[in-house]
Amino acid sequence: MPIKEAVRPGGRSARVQEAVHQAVRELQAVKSRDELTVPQVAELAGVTPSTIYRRWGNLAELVADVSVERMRPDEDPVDTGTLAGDLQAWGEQYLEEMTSVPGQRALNDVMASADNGRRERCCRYSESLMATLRERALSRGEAAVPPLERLVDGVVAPMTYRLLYDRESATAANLRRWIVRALAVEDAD
Amino acid sequence: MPIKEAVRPGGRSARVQEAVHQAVRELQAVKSRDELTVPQVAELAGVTPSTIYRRWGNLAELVADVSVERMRPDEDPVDTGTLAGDLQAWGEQYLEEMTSVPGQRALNDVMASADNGRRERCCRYSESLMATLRERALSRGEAAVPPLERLVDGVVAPMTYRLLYDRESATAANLRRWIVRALAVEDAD
DNA sequence: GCTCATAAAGCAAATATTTTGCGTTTGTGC
DNA sequence: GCACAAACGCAAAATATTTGCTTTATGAGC
Repeated sequence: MPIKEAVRPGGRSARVQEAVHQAVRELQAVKSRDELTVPQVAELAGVTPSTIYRRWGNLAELVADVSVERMRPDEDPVDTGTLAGDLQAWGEQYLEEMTSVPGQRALNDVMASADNGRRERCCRYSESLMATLRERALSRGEAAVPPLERLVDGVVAPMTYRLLYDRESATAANLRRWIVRALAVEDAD
Repeated sequence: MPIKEAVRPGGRSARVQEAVHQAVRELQAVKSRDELTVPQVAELAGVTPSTIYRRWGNLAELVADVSVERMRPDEDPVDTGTLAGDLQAWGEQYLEEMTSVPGQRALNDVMASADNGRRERCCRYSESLMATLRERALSRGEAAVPPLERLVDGVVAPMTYRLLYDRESATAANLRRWIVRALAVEDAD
């Protein structure tokens, strides 16, 4: 049984959704963001524009929807044997993904959505990933595993901040510093 | 000599820009984001829609432009006598501003801009503010003033992350923790 | 399996918007 | 002052969006 969305899992509805998403992905590969239009997507997907407008509201929400999908982690994070290593491995891959041209566009599209539920969903991906790595470290018996919150504030937040505002500094070297610092701090408050 | 933008500082151009910005602000106070339209703004500002389209491209860029202005710090940060105090005071005010309804909208509008120069400009405000507070602390002779980069990663980044993705946790209490941690860490890398 | 109720899609006309070409106004540099 | 070019106004044309109504297909109850 495939993973389903909340739109009447059944038949036509799901088919339309898939066709529209697919059409967006194909067009995005060829056209820049502001050449993309709803009527174009509709034609390629073989649906009427009004279908798209009624379901997604406008182009911004549609592309945001597609981009959130794109950002969902598809594979389990690699196990390097240490929390620091896992964080670095995941982070480097994430940075590479998000500094790429399509990655940057996906990020922009998600941020442009008026529905902040979408943005939240997207950041939950990173947070639950942190939780996974943390559990893994605990079950290995690693010492000094920081609380989840510290991983989020110490690693995910700076990374995200750089990706959004200043991607020149979204580098693997900086990532290493964030990790070291997050794992080094012993106590506070 | 007032601060000028890069649009032919002179007369008409500047007047039009001001009229349009003003019209956007007035309409935003009354209408929700997706009731706002370019023709409406144009009428209230007393200009033709084509003027707006040619100058800003579309509504998203226009409202982003207005919002960046709105986010420019207008007054000097208060001096509390310590770096920690200054950070807390500034941060609390910033959080309050940005969790308010108009603040959230401004944030969204800026993030929705396709021009990431705009986003960058907006984050430079915070960074240069950090630099100011840091200089102030140094000239007071405070011990253990962390490098600018650590203030950005340790305080601004988590705050921004929370504001964007999970504003429930954008609180003064968390802010305090970020500050304590940023100032406490002695070394890394 | 069959029927019914209903959510979602199609279609097309009505609106609203965005784009564009061209003439006019208005700062800016000489 | 004068000439040049940038920015604006206007209006027609091209697009995109909304909306009312019809048709189709799914899921529930029998």
